[in-house]
Formats: sequence, structure tokens, C-alpha cells
Amino acid sequence: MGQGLAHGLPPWLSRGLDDLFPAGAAEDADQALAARLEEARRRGRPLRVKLGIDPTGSEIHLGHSILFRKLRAFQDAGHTAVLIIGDFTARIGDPTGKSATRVQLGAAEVEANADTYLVQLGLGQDPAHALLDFQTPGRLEVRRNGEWLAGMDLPAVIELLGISTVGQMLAKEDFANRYGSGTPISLHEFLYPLLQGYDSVQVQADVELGGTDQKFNVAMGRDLQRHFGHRPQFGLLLPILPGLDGVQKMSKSLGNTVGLREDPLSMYSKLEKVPDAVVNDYLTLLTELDLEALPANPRQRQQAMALEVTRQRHGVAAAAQAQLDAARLVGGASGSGAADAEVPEASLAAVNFPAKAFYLLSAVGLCATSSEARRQITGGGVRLDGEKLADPNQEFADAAALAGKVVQLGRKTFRRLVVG
RNA sequence: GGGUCGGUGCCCGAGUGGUUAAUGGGGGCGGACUGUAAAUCCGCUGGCUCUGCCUACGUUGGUUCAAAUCCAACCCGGCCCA
Repeated sequence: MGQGLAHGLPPWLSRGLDDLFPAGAAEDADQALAARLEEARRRGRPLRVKLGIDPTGSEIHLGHSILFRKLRAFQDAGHTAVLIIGDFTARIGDPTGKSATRVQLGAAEVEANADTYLVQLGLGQDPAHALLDFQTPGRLEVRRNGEWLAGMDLPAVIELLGISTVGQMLAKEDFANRYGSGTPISLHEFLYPLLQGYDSVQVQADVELGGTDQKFNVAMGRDLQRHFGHRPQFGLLLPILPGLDGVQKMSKSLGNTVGLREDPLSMYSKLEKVPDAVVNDYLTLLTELDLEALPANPRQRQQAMALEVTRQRHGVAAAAQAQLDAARLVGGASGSGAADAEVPEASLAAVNFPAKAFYLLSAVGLCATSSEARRQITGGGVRLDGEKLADPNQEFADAAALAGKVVQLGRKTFRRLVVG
């Protein structure tokens, strides 16, 4: 991945890079990032590294985290992370990767999402597990783009629109696909890349981070900076992390994510079973481990990766415990192991007894609907303390009969039932 | 604005008055196998404390004993024309 791009760049920066532009003359600080870094060092002026996020959801997952990890690496090298909360752009919706117009969000919803994002990134959290450095002065600037976008007047918008052309927009893959297949494209969607680019102008970015799918938008930032007489930024693109299915990108709507806030056990057990084909990607993008030094055996690599990623979020002890528990739970399908392992709890408080098995599973939140619970049981996918439940209508008289027992759904989901 | 075609379950896509939660594929979930993987095979895939009852084929209303299928209006989209 990116040997040529990494030329002259420190490892913390080159690791996992997918694309870096421009990549021209090595000694030109406008053409080569290595030269720009050197210039910054000489002048004692840290680079301003921009990363924009649109708070369109509430959970950050590992796929998002690779960008934050790179941003953190810049922070640790002494540069300034400029985190842009796209409170305004979130309401338009980035058309990138979309085959349909995005639903526009309300301001209140966006605000709430933005807050949870910051917390997940480490605001007010234990610095040991924080994704970004919120502490060291000068290392982080959090801006909301509503600050400059919300009050823009029409002449200013028209100026922006004049910088690009319909041809350029239609050259963007997502728009081209949609246009070609007759799927509607609303005009306001053309505004998105321009607004994102305008953010770069406003914060005077030296570098913008993004996923490979952001190339168009990041390049647009360079055009706008040039238009407004600023020095154009470098675009630094990282790969899109494949999801747990190993095929599609990690995305909440595809249900193939690992959330930053997940408990150690579920995080570990999801990660230790990612497809072989993407284990190296996970290792490269989510850890600092030396791939050469790891055992060749794919199973051991999965486990090393799962352990390390879990460690980053939960610490050494919790990660080790998760690994142990995962081995016991799955290894001993008989359930003896399940009884002692640390398993997330599920409260029986909301259950009305007597309860039939299928109702119990849905009431406790293990299955989304009671119909699904019924199917799972009928399909032989549910165990209670290791014993397979055969009859969805099996009745349980009271909570006491269930307290402390471990329910297993499929191979990887476990819940210990507790009263209250 | 005019013409024309179209809106079906998570997605794609059959169905064009009457056994039916609605063919098929994808995806998802579960089972067997395995390395807790891949490949393969099998089952399930609207909801409900479920031997039954609800809600479903863009929306609303109508025709009919009976509609996703016929009619009307409306909403939304593609294409062509302006």
C-alpha cells in the first residue's frame, strides 16, 4: 500500500496511506507533504490538519476511527487537528457513495449527535483510551461549519457555484452513476462538495484527511482555496475499512460495524472472526502492530488484531478477559464455560411472568421482535445455560427460575439474565 | 407546463379481479461442516405473550360477494418536449 507515496514521510504518517496529493517535486513545500512538514518544523509553525465529520448518526465505529487515528498521529507529532463538525452540511447530506438523495436531518438531531461524537472521541474521558488528544493546548480545534455557512448570503453562494461546472460535478462517480441510471439528483447535492471545500478555506487547512471516496470533495477544497487566494491543502486519503462481512465498507446501515462503545466481549468476539482477507487491513489501519512480526497463521493474526483493538479501547486487563471469555463461551458449547464467563447482563425487569420462551427473548431485548424470537428458537439457535431450547412456547413461571442463567443466541451473542 | 412510462415486502424484481403474507433472486438470520473463517448443504426471513388475531403491494376514495390487480383524484420519480 502506497510505497511510492510514502517517500520521505515518517512511518506514523505513511502507515496505511491510500493516496496523497499533490505528490510533485520532493523539495517543493506546495508539492510534497514531506517538504511541507520540513518547512513547518523549520518555522516552528504546526500544520493545520482538517477532518470534517457530519454528525448524521450517533455511534462512531471502527471504520470512522481510522481517520481519527491518523488525525491523532498528527497531533502527537505536534500539529493542530482541526475537527470540523458539519452541523450545517449534515443537513444537506453528503451525496458521496449514495445512490439516492439523503434524508435531511433537523438541527436539534444534528446537535445531539455532535455532542455524542465528541464524547466518543474522548471529550471528558480518560485520556488513556481517548481517540483524540483533547488535553494538550494547541493540538485541537473543534469548529462547526454552521459558523460560516449558516449566514452565507446568496451572492456568496453564487460565487461558490461559479467555481465549479456541471461537467465537473457529473464527472464525480456517484453523480455519474445516478445520472446514468436515471436516479434523481437534487440540485442542492451539487452544493455539498463546494461547502465542504469552503470549510477548508475558512479554517486555512494545510492538509485534509478523508476516505478514498472523499477525493473529489478534498480536491474541490484545493480549487476553492486557490480561488480565494489561499495556499491549497494536501489531500491525504485513507482506505475505507471493510466491514465485518469483509466485502462491503463498514457502515451502520449495513450492520457490519464494531462500535467504539461496545463492551470488550462483543468487540473482541466480532473482531476475531473477521474474514481472513481483511485481517491485514484491520491490522494496518487499526493498530500499530508490525505485520512482519506476527505469526503467519491467519487464526492467530485474527486474535492478535482483536486483542489489540479491544485493548486500545478498554485496556489490557479487559481485553485479556474478553479473549478468555470468548474462548470459553464458544469453545464449551455445553455451557459450562458460559456460566463463569463475564457476559453482558440483560434485565428481567420488563418481563411479565409467566413468560413463554419467545416472548422472553423479545422482552429482554435479545431479539428485535417476538416473531423473530420464535423463529430463532424454532431454528435451533437459542440456548439457555448451554441447553438448546426446543419449544418457543415453553413457559417460565417467574424471574427466580431464570436469574443468573445465560441465554445464548446464535454463536456469538450471550446475555446473563438478572432480576431488576 | 405538455406527452409518456412507472411507484410491490430490507434491496432487486414477478404478479394484472378470487387457493396464499403475495413466484424468484440478493442480502440477513439460524443449523450442519470448519479454524468462531471461506466454500458447500439445509431451514427461516411482516407484526402480535401466536392453535388464533392484526397490518401489508405510493396516498385517499370508489366499483365488486371479492382488488396488489378495475375506476377517479392526488403525491412522488424516470424519459422526451418546452
